[in-house]
Amino acid sequence: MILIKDKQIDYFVTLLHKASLKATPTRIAVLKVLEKEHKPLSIAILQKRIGEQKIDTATVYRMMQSFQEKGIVRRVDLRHTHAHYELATRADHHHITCERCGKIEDIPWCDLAPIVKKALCQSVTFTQITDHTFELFGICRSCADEE
Amino acid sequence: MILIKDKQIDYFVTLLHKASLKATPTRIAVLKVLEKEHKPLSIAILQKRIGEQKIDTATVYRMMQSFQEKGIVRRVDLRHTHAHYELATRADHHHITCERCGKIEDIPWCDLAPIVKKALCQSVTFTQITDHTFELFGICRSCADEE
DNA sequence: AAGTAATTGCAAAAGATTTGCATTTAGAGT
DNA sequence: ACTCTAAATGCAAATCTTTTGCAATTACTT
Ligand SMILES: [Mn+2]
Ligand SMILES: [Mn+2]
Ligand SMILES: [Zn+2]
Ligand SMILES: [Zn+2]
Repeated sequence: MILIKDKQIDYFVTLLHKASLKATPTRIAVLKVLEKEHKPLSIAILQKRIGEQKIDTATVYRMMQSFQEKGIVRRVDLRHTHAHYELATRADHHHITCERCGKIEDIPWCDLAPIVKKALCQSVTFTQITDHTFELFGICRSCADEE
Repeated sequence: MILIKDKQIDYFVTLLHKASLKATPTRIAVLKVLEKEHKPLSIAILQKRIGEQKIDTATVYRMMQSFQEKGIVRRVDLRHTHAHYELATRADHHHITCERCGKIEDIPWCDLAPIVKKALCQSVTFTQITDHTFELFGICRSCADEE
């Protein structure tokens, strides 16, 4: 039997090890989904997308927790009543979400550095800024056409 | 007995009527708290701050819902497991939140218009952008000193 | 002053997240 | 390859957050 190496899996294993996390099948499966879907996913959707090897909800929550601490995922708030997560391995980027249908489009860049810097300079209380969120909301073409 | 008119209450009554909402004591009380605290509040805190005339949780949720639709409040996501709300009567502005202690500082301006415009221009799917969120996270001075 | 739709409170349901504990397992060390 | 251990998982229960149905109340129109 020939063992075929999977480039993607190798990458994830390394990613996890660098973060001093064990490379479990569960984690690899979750990372695959996040990579493939390429947009912020809720815990529930994440779980559904994995299919086969059912993963317990508590496990997914704990995973997102530790992934977040290690900088592997990023939490995204889309004004739903639950959090969404996406891979943080991609460069800093943002999204536009449709207020009607929930469609998400990528904004593949981030021009916020100067603004973040300005905010930090003016701040009395803060000595460092570690992170930022920036989300746009609007109406997508197909929802606009419906009216 | 002399009736003394309260400027602030008058203002809130007008605000509500303009939005075709009834000016109830409950709503006035909530608006007063939001005005006074001057920062994004969770439903639970909002309820506590009102003190005296206990307001039911469902009522507060429904209120935030309609206030949001009418543009009276704005929802703010601070990566807690619940939403925060603040008055939308203030000009567009943003916040820095301490990741350790949760302290919130105001950024009393918004320079994002050009970036929002650029995003809309480049977008394939969206014809209009109605709203945006921008939140900074960092470590505040006192939390930094503790280490 | 009366009439009505909007608002509220209460109780229950639904949804989201966290926790405790027993069991399993990845990976370090041999 | 085998052993050992801390880390990770599943399951059940607890907790926290948000929504809903319904009956009673109330702000405002006429
Ligand atoms: Mn969602
Ligand atoms: Mn909070
Ligand atoms: Zn950015
Ligand atoms: Zn802004």
